[in-house]
Amino acid sequence: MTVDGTRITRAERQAQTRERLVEVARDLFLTEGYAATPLDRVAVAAGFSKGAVYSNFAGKEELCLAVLDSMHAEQIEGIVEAFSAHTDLDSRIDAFVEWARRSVGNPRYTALEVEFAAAARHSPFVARELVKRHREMRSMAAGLIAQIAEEEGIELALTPDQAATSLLSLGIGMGAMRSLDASIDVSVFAAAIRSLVRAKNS
Amino acid sequence: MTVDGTRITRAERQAQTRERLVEVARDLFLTEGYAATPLDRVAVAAGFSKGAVYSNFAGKEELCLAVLDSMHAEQIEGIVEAFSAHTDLDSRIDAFVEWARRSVGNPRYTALEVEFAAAARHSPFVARELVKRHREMRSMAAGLIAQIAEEEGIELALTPDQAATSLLSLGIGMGAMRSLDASIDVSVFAAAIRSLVRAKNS
DNA sequence: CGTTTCAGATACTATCGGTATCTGAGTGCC
DNA sequence: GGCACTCAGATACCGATAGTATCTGAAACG
Repeated sequence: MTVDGTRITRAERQAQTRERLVEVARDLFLTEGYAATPLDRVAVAAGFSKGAVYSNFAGKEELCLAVLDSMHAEQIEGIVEAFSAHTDLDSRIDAFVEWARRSVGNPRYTALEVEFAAAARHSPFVARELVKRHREMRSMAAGLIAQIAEEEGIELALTPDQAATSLLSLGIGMGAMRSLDASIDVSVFAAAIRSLVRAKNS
Repeated sequence: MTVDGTRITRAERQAQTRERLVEVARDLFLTEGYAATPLDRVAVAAGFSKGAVYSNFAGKEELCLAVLDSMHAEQIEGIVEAFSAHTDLDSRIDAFVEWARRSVGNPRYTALEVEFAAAARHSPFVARELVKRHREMRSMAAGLIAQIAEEEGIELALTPDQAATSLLSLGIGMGAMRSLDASIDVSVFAAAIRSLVRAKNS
């Protein structure tokens, strides 16, 4: 009865199940799309049945929220890393653009965010949750921009919050378009960023 | 048998049916959302049954494409109007921003575009159709920007095509975010436009 | 060791897009 | 002007899928 090396408690087992479901769901949602991936497929691919999903999440939407959270955590990590690795503005922008190209620039990321946002518009709870996350990311970005502007002694053409909103919008919009049409030039993102973040007295 | 005042041919009748379906679908898709509106509801609201939809459109996606086309036509009209009503750059930007606030700025417009794009990602035909439309709008916008830059004698910080891509992305991204969170500041759009369209030697 | 609890399985329901088939009013031919 | 034909639209059905209700067996506990 004691919990020895191989035995694990029910709580631990459930945590593992939950984690595995999020992992598999993330993979399937990113490759196949949110609506195009039946819940059963997620469950079976993870080695469970639908019941496992419903005893770990309120429904498909909550599962997807958990997936987004796991993605956001990685994204924030990546951004902070990109900025803290350099000190001068140009290198920082370069690092940011390079990071954006790899992660957010991957249309699948944005496509999932956007598809889910559209699908969840009618669920007040999920809408609130998404707005909460967007605001967090926006204020984080605004803080970063303000900090950098101060460090570099730049006077921005837009307020930090406006700049953050613009950057997020631009990223979302380009990602959405690129998820349909991969031929859209990514370098536009870099050019637009430089243009937006440029100092007033350029 | 002759076609008198009240009598109409089958072709005319069908054209009316089609038009009415698009009209009603547009209204419902914009207010309720694409996925959230069952085909039956569109048909019944228009005074028909599902059969009418399927004998006028290949399916729900084609119906929505027709809806988007009717919206795009109005949008292009509005843009051209906004620009041709003024001659100096500032008034033109003002008019454009004001138009954008009313039409594209309405989150429902963008929400439908984006939701449909996400939903239709798996249909190669629809994806192609959407890309075609996007490219048309982008090249139209780029042409307009180039023309204005030349008329005003401005040297742009971005190429016309880059500027057009940025503007579209920004509009789509902001619309998508605002469809969830109406508190997002619209004035950012105007500020970003001025910043993007600003001349190199500002 | 018997009882309780609960993670996950199974069986079922409702909804919706799409298909197959039918019907009846308009159309053309004699 | 009657008659066969066409085809817009109606009706009945199918399959997929999110969600619910119920069940089961093993872990937790006295």
